[in-house]
Amino acid sequence: MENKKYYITTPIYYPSGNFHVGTCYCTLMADTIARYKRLRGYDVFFMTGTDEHGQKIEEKAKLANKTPKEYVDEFATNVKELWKILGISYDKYMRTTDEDHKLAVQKIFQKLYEKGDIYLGSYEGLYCTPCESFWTETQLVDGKCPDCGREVKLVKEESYFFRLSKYQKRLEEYYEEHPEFLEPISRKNEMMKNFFEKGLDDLCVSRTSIKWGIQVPFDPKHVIYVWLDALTNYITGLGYLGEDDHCFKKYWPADLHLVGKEIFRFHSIIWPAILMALDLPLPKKIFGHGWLVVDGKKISKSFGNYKDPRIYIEKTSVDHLRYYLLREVAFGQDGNFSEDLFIEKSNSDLSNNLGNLVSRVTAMVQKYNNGIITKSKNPEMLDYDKDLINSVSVLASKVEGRMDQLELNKALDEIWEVISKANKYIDLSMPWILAKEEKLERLNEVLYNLIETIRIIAVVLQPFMIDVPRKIFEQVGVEQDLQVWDSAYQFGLLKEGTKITKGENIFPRLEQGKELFKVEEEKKVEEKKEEPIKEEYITIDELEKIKLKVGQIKSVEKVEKADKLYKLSVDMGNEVRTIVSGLVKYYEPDELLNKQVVVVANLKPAKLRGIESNGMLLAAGDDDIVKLLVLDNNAGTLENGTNIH
RNA sequence: CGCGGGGUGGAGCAGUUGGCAGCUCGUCGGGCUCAUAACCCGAAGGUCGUAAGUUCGAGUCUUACCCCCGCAACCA
Repeated sequence: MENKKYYITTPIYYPSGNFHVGTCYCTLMADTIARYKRLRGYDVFFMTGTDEHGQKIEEKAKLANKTPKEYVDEFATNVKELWKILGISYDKYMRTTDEDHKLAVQKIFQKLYEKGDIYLGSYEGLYCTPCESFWTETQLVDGKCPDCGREVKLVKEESYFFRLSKYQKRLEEYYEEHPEFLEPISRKNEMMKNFFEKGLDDLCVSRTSIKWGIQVPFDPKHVIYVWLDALTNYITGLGYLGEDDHCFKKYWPADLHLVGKEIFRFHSIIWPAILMALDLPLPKKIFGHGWLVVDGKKISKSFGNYKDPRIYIEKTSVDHLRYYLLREVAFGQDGNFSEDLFIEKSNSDLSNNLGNLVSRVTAMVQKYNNGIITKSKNPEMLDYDKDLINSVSVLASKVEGRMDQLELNKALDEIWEVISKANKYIDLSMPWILAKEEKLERLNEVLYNLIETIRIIAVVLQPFMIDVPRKIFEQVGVEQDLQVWDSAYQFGLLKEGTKITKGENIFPRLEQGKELFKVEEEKKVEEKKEEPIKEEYITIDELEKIKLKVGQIKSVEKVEKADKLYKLSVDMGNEVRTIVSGLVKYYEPDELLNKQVVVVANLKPAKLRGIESNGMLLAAGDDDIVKLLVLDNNAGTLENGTNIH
């Protein structure tokens, strides 16, 4: 019994945006694995949470007129609610603003400092004072600030560093010796190529410019910067260096860190190095899963392919959403989410195949045998009987094989293969004929085989779905002891005399077409209106400072080596200015030519890709759609250079 | 030549170490009536992005090129 613990984590999410189906996927995957391990008898600890410090949160909170603490509290409450709806069975919800976490992080910092793995250095960078930004040499344009084009100074900001470089060799050796440590391999290769070949630099782990975070214990003007704060959650959440560390002793090292591919490198380089510095064992596996893209595009709030995942659950069920996400995303790869596909998959796999199977079988037992399961005294065991029974008997171990490889989608493939076989079996055995001809022995045999198949399907479905296995057990009258995982290994455990209760359809068919989710979309728009962004007022004098003028675009050319930039010459009446603008994605050159647009005339000139830009065009939009503000020339023509008030 | 992923029947995808090109959905034809207009059987449909090469044989290996998508850079 010893050594059967399993510690699994998701990343702690950063509360700077909303959660979407993609975010759900990672947590869902972890939840499914956790449920699976529990069913297999492991003592599971499943942790998820939120990463709640940093400058961005400070800004976000300010924008929402809240203190950072209020902001993250609200966010955490929201996330927990979502996880509840999704049936996420976490054992601990970790927050980096938890007191014990803060204390532990400070102790870790202290420990590493005393050990010499953290040292006070200076962040030497090229600093542009007006822009308050650091730049690397490669970012500079002609040796000057890429933002404003002014001289940059070599500035030293005091900062603590973690000796990451010291661990490069040990890390590389570790990867060599533990090929299963990083998965999938393709991501490992990508990472090695990108970072190790260039060599690791020491890591800046404190900032003096940030306030919202954990202070360096012996140097309060410094705040601990993300890495040591966020990554260490995996151990502080277990009580490492805390008052009660029995969980840490019991569960560390983690068996699996599940992370998105975008943060895979931090987890595969920085995190193991920190653990090495702390003389702690490394996690057994770090898995970088793929992303969920919506209709082939990355999920973005603004383009309408962002939706609150709750909508899908409201309109269908948790199990619909869980099934789709888990089945659609292939091992380590990106998956596609589209509403059409979601409905289609739900109807064909869930309603037609599984739901209907349960429905037709329970109906037959009801109709032909008053709802009582009877075992046949002299089973005939035809070829197709044997075939079905064999497939069902090995189903659990097949699913195990897939799960142990984290191939959740393939585990579901295995289950659905059996479901399909069961449907075929009905056509081959034709129970309605047996009933008509009163071959009751054979009829009982067939019905028993079907019910037992359904029982085992429900057992192995438990990690993936929340309500459906339970509903099936209820309908089929399966008792507790035949719901456990091990009971799926053996075909024929279901007792004679078990009473079937035909219930409602477990997966009603969904309406085809987008209408299903459309109502909610309109609601979304209303919701948006409800939260006006509170901005600080400016005075009329401040507004006066901005000089807006009419300008006409006279020429357009694309800037070399910059994907997004056009170099425009704009007629301002008394002068022609060069303005560089990132409009490539949104406008063809021809579309821009001769348009009269609104120009911010007194904007500080800036150098972009080496070209000086004098002014800025006003435009509305976001990442996906950008529209220039253009003069309405149907209402009469204005001179170039006209002031705008 | 910044890094990486991908281009396979109408759609979405599998294709392990090179050996007759598969799955799901859709379409068409048939069967069945226990069931949620469900289920079962069969058929049509692909020169596997392009070109060249290695090989007895390439979706699978090599090279060049084209296109899409992320990241990075860049959006005053």
